[in-house]
Amino acid sequence: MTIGLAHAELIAVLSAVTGDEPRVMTVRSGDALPSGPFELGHRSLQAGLREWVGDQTGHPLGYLEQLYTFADRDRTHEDAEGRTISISYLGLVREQAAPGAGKPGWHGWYEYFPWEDHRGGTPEILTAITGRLQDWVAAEPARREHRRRRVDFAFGLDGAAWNEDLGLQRYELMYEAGLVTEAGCAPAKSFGRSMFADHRRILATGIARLRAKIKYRPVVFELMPESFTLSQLQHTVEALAGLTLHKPNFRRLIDQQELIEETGETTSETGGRPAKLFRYRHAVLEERALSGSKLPLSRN
Amino acid sequence: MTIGLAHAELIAVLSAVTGDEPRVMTVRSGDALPSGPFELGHRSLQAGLREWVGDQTGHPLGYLEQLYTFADRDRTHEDAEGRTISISYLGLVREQAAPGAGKPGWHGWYEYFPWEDHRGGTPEILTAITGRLQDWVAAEPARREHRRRRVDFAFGLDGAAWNEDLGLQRYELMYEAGLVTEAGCAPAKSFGRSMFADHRRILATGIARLRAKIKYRPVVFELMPESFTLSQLQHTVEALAGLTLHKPNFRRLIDQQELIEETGETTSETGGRPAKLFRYRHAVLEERALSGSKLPLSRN
DNA sequence: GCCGGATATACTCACTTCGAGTATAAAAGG
DNA sequence: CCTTTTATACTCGAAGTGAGTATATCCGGC
Repeated sequence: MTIGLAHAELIAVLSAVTGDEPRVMTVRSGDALPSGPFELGHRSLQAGLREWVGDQTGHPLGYLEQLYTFADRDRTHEDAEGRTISISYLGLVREQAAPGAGKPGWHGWYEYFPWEDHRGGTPEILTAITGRLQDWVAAEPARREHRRRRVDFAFGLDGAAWNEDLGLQRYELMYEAGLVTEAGCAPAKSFGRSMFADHRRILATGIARLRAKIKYRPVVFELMPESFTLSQLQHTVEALAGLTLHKPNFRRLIDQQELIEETGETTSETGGRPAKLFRYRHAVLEERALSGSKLPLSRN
Repeated sequence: MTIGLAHAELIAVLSAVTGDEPRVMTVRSGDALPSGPFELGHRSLQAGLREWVGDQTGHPLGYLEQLYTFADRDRTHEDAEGRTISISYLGLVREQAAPGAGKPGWHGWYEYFPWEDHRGGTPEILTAITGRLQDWVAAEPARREHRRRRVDFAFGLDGAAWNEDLGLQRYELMYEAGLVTEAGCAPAKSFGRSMFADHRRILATGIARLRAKIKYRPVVFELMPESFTLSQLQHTVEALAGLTLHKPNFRRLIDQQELIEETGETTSETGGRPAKLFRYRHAVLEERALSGSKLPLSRN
């Protein structure tokens, strides 16, 4: 009897922000997320992943959070002994790691999701995507209304505002509509760089989770160097959210939370007036909820 | 080679609200959460759980969401073949199910977490708990500051406000401090009814997740009958949050969201002036995020 | 040495949200 | 008929939030 027996696999979405660009650690030249079997020797899932990441990259893993567990039958690596259960994690590292034993590479988020970066205004690729989605909406009269509402909501059409947190819903809609190669779409007609199996979907899950999390928990600081300027902090948040923020309001928000303190030093590497350097106040609790912490959006 | 091989188990936190009291489905006379092996024949994890719940209770499962996956070595059911991976789910059912094949029973949340119900004001048991926690804080001088901050934050002490979402953090602190029998505490000195293995921790995870979720997604309606009064809706939310809400503001909030519509009928079963009956507008998207949807709290 | 460009920092204002309080309407029961 | 009870409706002020404007300090060029 092999009832309930299965292979256990860990998949990691490891992110860093370098040069105002959010990146993810990949293997196979950017075609897959790093993954490995969950071995018996590990103390727990988290410990197993931390150990494994430490071997792959020299850098320690700061924040680590479980994302989701998949076990659909159509997943790969299935064999006679059972099926594979994949447990995915989101991890944040402070800077781009040097290539380790497994030669991991770092690739920008928006290679895989070019429609998610709205820092330079609405990306042109979105018009092509929403056009193709309109065809999909119209294709099946019975579900048309439902599909229309889902598309409008996820992509901020018909009066709805663009919501950066809905990256997963957007990818899933595009998958359903057959706009990505993972869904069998021809490469010429697809959008964004694809990945092995469902790895791009897992990456979308991680991005969406992180975008939601930075609004109510101080996880951004896991991606920042020891000391930083307020502009650097803002650019990091903007890179993650794929949006530009209103500078005075961003500073007011950071002030109110009392999450950072001045180091006393300044840097003039930024071009204009020297900027004060700040550091994260490690005294504040990790668990601390940020009250009223929506992102100070700007409409431009 | 058995690397990566493990037993897969599903654990469910199934909740309903009956008579203004939140309940959870249990087995073993309330000592454990329902669980079962993940069988090969299941299409996916969700499908496996839905099928299994359908067999146990006659009622269909409305909302279903993954909670967390555990695989710590100190978990039970370990044997030579591998270790157990437990995937926990949160499910909402519309009303208390009749006993099925497995004779499941329903027990009130606050049997297990009596300190979490603040509808009748701050429960007296909390003073005993925080007193014992102060001892634990003082016990180890080196970690005193850190522990003090964690306790103050989780339990709303020293100026901090009580936050109903922090139920899991509160239980984990009590576990660390040895105030629950699961941590080896003597029953006479422990708080709340205990459960098998780590099931009470999983229940705390489910409660915390649901309390957080009702603020930004319309999941409450999964627990309501087809038509209901505004007071019934409010009492259900209050039961889940363990808090009393400000009636006029609650109604204003519901109005703004446009989630419900009048059925045109009224009921006079409530005692005083007849109340209008409402129904949930199924037209609105499940995915719809409620903008600015904090709970209208009242201080009394 | 002065000036303009660039970046950093600081202040103000109007609109909305949200907690809280008060007032009116409609039933049941003595 | 009046009281009790519950439902429904309106008002007010403090705080939060989006948006715009003003001042400070450095660099480089002329």
